Amino acid sequence: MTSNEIRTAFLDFFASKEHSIVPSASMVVKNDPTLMFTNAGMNQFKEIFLGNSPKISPRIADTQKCLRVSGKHNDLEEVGHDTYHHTMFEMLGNWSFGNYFKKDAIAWAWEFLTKVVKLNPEDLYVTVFEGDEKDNQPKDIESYNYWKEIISEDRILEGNKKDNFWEMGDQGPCGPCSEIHVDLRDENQKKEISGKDLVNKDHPLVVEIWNLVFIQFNRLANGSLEPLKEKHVDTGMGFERLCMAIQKKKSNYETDIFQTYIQFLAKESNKVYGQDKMADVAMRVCADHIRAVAFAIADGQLPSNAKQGYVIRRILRRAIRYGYTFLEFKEPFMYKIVPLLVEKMGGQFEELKRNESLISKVIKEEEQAFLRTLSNGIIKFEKYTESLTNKTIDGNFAFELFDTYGFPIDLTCLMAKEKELEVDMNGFEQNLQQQKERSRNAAHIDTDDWVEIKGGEKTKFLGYDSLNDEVEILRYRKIKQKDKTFYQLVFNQTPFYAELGGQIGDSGYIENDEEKINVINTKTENGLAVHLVNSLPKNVNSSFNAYVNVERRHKIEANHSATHLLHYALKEVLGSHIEQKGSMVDDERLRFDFSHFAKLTNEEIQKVEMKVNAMIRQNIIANDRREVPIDDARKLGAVALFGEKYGDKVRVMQFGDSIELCGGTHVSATGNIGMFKIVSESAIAASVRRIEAITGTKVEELIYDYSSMVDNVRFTLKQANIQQAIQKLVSENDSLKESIENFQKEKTDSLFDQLKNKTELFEGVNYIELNLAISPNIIKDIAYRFKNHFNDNNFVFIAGSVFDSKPTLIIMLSQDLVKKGKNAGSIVREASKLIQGSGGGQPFFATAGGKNTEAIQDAILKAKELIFA
RNA sequence: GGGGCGUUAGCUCAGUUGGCUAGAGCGUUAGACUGGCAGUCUAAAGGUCAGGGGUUCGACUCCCCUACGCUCCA
Repeated sequence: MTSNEIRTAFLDFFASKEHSIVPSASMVVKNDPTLMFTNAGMNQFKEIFLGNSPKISPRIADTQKCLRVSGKHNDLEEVGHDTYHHTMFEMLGNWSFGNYFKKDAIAWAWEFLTKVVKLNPEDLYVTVFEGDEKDNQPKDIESYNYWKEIISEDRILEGNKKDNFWEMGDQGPCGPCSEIHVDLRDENQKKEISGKDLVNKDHPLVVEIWNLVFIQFNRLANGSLEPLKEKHVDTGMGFERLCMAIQKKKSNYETDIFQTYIQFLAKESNKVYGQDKMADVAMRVCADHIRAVAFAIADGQLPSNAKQGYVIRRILRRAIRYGYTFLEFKEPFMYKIVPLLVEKMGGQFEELKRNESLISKVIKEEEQAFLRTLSNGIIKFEKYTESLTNKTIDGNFAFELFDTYGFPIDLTCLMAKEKELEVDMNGFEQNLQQQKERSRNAAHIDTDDWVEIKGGEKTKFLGYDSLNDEVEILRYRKIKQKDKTFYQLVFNQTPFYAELGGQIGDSGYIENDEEKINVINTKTENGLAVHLVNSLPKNVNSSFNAYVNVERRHKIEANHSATHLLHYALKEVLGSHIEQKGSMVDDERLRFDFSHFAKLTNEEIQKVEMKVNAMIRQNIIANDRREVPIDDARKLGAVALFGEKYGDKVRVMQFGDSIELCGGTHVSATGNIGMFKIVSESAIAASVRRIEAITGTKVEELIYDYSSMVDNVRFTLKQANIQQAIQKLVSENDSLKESIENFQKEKTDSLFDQLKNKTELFEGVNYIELNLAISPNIIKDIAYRFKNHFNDNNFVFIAGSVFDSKPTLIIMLSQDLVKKGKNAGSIVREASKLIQGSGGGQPFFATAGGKNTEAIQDAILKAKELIFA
């Protein structure tokens, strides 16, 4: 079976067991601060397990794109070196939400593996939870008994809490799990050691392929377990491993999933897979990473220098580095794999196909940028090693190269080895640990348990229609970050919009007869609207009147609706290839990122603005439909965002021809937007542009700013045609500058000539003295002319000046006098005491400034005295 | 979110505890050599040292702020 056939077999099997088949959720997680990427099949159902979202269906099956590169599951540095770690992988899963439990989950798993894809039952082992004293949990005897009916008892192993008790995080839903392991070794190896003894021993060919999790508890912050009302099943089967088992391969990388790319890389690099250890590692790294990066970009995450974008950048760079070092690719190469990937996986994952050219462009651009970084790092390294006196590269330098210039540490080690040098890895690690410590301290958040006040039904959002309402607190908790303490409140219903889909959360206040509490912000956490307040109400059981900051909300709505009109106008003006890549609206402005291949011309920007403003003037009434079946919405031609999750029923927001799926709040008619103006247009990545714009009163302010500026300029210039007047002023200014320069030069020339004639011989030395209220710069100029005039020999120049009501003393001595031990610096310091000043410089030229303007002539004489002393 | 680094001539970059009236290479322009081109030599032009504020007799250099870019950590 090919990988594509295996995937289909899985989904068909569970469809036949009355499961709804759903598409994979986006790999890039939005709206969950605790998670950057989908790292397990259950992520998209987390809200259901927590009870914050309604069930879509009691039985579901899917294949989920996952990425494990940060946080709890960090396998990145392993990938490539062995034959089974991956960054991106597919997780096949079947789910029960309060429906079937252990019995069916176990039976179906067995049926699929042994009957459908026909794995040999003799190669399979299963594990069940052995219990845990600390948690006061007994052995999972239930699962054991179900397994006993299917396989012989000597194939049922018991596992500890680490292997057989699954937890989502420190807190939340959890429960025992039962795993199925497969032994893929050769027959004679199996005879030597029983597969039974290798389960959970990190053997690359005796591996877990399916984890059946039975969610029945909720873990509280104090560590205790609380039984759930409804029990769930959450299973996950690594698709790549399953393919390895079915295709009877010794490594995931030998399956058709990866071989396509590996063979391509082998051909491009003129190498053969399986002949050179490090070249093989590099090929596996690249074959793995191209999938992670391409899928992330398809899901709307571009490489960048922060957060998720930075993780993607790091993965791509890791691939480039391995290709650069071990496959000798000195030019961009990763982007060339994209067409193969699209051909292989574009059928199941349509988003790949749609974004193919964007993915290629972005990857190529990143490759070029990183190759530049590498060559800069190599130059730094070479310079450093040239001046190196011993055989060890300092840990601080290695860290600087890594931290500041992005030069990978293992590349530093490799290059050091070539020069027979060592790297002080301890020093490097120390620096790295220090930095991690700093970052952790800055990001540390303490979260208390939720305190339940009233029954936990979901918050009803009233904010589409109402901006103040009566609310009650369902639960609250305390949050500590650095020195700040604040509280999160969850209400039974709320007029506050919680930050979601690029629209910022509402602020406002709640009050009752006793007190008034400000709501600073409203955020969405795991599908829950949480209101941030600085202090807890005295009586959390009473009800409150909640008031949204109306003026602010209206500004946000104007910006959000304007974003829809902008999206529509861009498609009209530039073409249908425009696709939203990100959006942000708050009360100040709106930001819209979209795919487009070129910088917008001024004409295009103006056209877009005019289009939007025309729609505003038409005062189109908002058509707001809240419970539209998703299929109907698609028929309307509503613009949906890829990577966003949509339920069965969606909200459709329509302003004339602009139709979008959207949960945000909007103006009731476009006229409320007032006016629209683009304030910036820029590139944020290859083929992705960003527009920032303002609406309503912000545009008004801008117009007033501009017009008053123009008025002021006109008033100052006293001219009607200010453009002409400014042009004239600029050219006049240029010629004036020139004549001043000439004048100064002439003045300097004549002054120099005068002084030349006044040169006297004092004790056999050419002595020039000057006391004149001119700029120190001119004096400096003259000093240097004397230096040339006397060929830097046998002269002394002393000048005093009171310029800008500040006294300055300047001394220049010829080189021969300096050699005799005269020092202008120390002399000027001594002499400037008379003008209550200080100064210094070099032995041949020094300056000093002071306060006492009266004594400047005394200071000159003092300097003379000191020089000839 | 927290750090580090960078921004100097059209381009690539030097600039040493603050003080040689801001330098190099490439490129540009002009002249010379050569029958012409390539080339070589000579010379010149070209800088608000990212922007703003501060410290100082004096700031490319030190401090603060802002912008942009790079980079690491979370």
